[in-house]
Amino acid sequence: MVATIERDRDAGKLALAANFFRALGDLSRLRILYTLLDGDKNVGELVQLVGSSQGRVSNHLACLKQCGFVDTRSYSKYVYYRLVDGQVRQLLKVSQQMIAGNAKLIWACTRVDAPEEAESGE
Amino acid sequence: MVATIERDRDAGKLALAANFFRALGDLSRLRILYTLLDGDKNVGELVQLVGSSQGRVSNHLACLKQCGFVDTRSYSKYVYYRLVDGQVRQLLKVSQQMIAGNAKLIWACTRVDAPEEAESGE
DNA sequence: CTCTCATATATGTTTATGCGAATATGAAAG
DNA sequence: CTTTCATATTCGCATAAACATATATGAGAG
Repeated sequence: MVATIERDRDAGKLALAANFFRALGDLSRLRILYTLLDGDKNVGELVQLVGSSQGRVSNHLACLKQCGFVDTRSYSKYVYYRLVDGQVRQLLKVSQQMIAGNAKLIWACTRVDAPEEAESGE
Repeated sequence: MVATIERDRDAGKLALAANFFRALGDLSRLRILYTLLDGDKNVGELVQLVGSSQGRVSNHLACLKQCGFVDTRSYSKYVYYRLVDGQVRQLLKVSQQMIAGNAKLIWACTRVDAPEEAESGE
């Protein structure tokens, strides 16, 4: 009952958090973020470094920008993307610790409903 | 940082991280985690508290358990789920700070490709 | 003004995944 | 052994989201 009240109150926050984590739950976007740890990059550079198409990278960048993970700066005809420092790095670091400790577990957690394909030798 | 080298080396880690965050990027699972902050709960209790079906909750719990967010303890014929302390709470806390600072942004970031349906009432 | 390069956006398709509903498993009780 | 209750698992479906491709926009250069 106690939790019931708080659950109701935090309903909005929880939905936000879900979106927030979902934005991080994509390999392409994670690649971009990690690449940007190295320093600012323009779209063309990112396209090369992460190995996705230009359109795709641009879309992911838009997502990351909207979510506040990165911001932009224009120089000549290039648009440079930059990591919004501090918290992003902190978050990635904390998560890396957990991930390191549960690597084999997380691999098996690709999706919720995974009836078939239990596992093989691999 | 020489991210280029590390990026290559961290290829596996990145995929792990993506799975990790994806597990958190779901409202139902987040509800479960937050409910468990209040203390251990068995499946039946969680079903009531989070308001999903038994099967669904069970599935999400399996996911969270595999990813190392929770573990289980059996008592009589009930199965109690418990938050794996420390890092989980820490992670949620860090993320909450970022979320609080970018709430309006994140709302717009529901998905990467969102051409249609700019917005309606809210 | 026109051309070009860098970036952004739109479209159609495919895959991933959350859900409801039905069913299976497993333990405790009678 | 059979029943019952708590939990786990499976199936089909609907939708979100990622991708490839094509195209539009916008700033500089000629």
